[in-house]
Amino acid sequence: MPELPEVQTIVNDLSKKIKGKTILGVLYCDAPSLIRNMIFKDFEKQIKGRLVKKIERRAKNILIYLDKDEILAIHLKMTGHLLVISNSKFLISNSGVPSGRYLNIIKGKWVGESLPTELQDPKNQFIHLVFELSDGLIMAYSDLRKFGEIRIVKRDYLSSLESKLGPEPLDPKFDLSSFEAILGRSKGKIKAVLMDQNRISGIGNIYADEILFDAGVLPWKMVGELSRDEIKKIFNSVRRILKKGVELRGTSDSDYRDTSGKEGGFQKALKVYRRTGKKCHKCGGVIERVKIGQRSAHYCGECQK
DNA sequence: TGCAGTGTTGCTTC
DNA sequence: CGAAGCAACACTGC
Repeated sequence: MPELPEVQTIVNDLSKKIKGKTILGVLYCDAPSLIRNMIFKDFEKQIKGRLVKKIERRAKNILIYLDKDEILAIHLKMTGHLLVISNSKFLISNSGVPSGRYLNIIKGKWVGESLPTELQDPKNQFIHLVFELSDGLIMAYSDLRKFGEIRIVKRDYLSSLESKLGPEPLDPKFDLSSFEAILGRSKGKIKAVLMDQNRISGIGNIYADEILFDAGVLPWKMVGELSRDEIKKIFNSVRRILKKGVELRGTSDSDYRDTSGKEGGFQKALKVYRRTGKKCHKCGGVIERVKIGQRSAHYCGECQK
């Protein structure tokens, strides 16, 4: 899923919805192995009663700052997303016996009466962890493939993250010359470099393809072969496409949903990603697909050189 | 029916 | 050092 624009959308929404709330505890969990740095029992104990102070994004990580200088760090990997919904009309029960207006979870699926439309969306039916928050809210984690990673960490975790991550492409301090410097010490295919979190953070398969189409550069072009003009075009496209991704609230080509369970808008704006065999919107040619590394790369052979 | 393909990342191997 | 393969997991679509 979730690349920079999706994670940013989630973080923005969480800031509005859960900042200042208290995590009262865990209501449901059918995949305790999602908690990566302690056993689930300890996680349950430690998360109880914690205040949410602020929420930030670093690369594709969601950082929920708690009291006592600790952080609930969540990585959504391929198919994870967070849902924040009102608990005022629904009570959670995993007994499987609806009574009144209960919101039950059976094998990760919401069941019960009068489910809100968003929760009927099959992509929101992979619930593996549910928190009860203060002020009548619940926060649920949905993740079809269960690749996601959840931890309670101290500040030193951030510095170890930091040492593994390249700059934020939407940071105003990230300018053309810092991009040139990164490319200067990189080898290999431009698409692989754009997706390498050590060099630039936040770009994944969807946005890498869209950025390179926007810049008019073929994905397998070697970094050393790029002209100054091409580098400038790629730099501008990185910022333009990621900004547009955030504005449109991310890409729901597949599993991604926002914290209300709703789709983003960028899938309607995709020019090449997963459009193999379809017409290029720009030149009418056919979008093609090749493998770069282990991943699919989509491109237009006419518009990209 | 079966298998290739799917938005991520880190580890292993060559 | 870098590139490639693979594993974690579960579902969709050809």
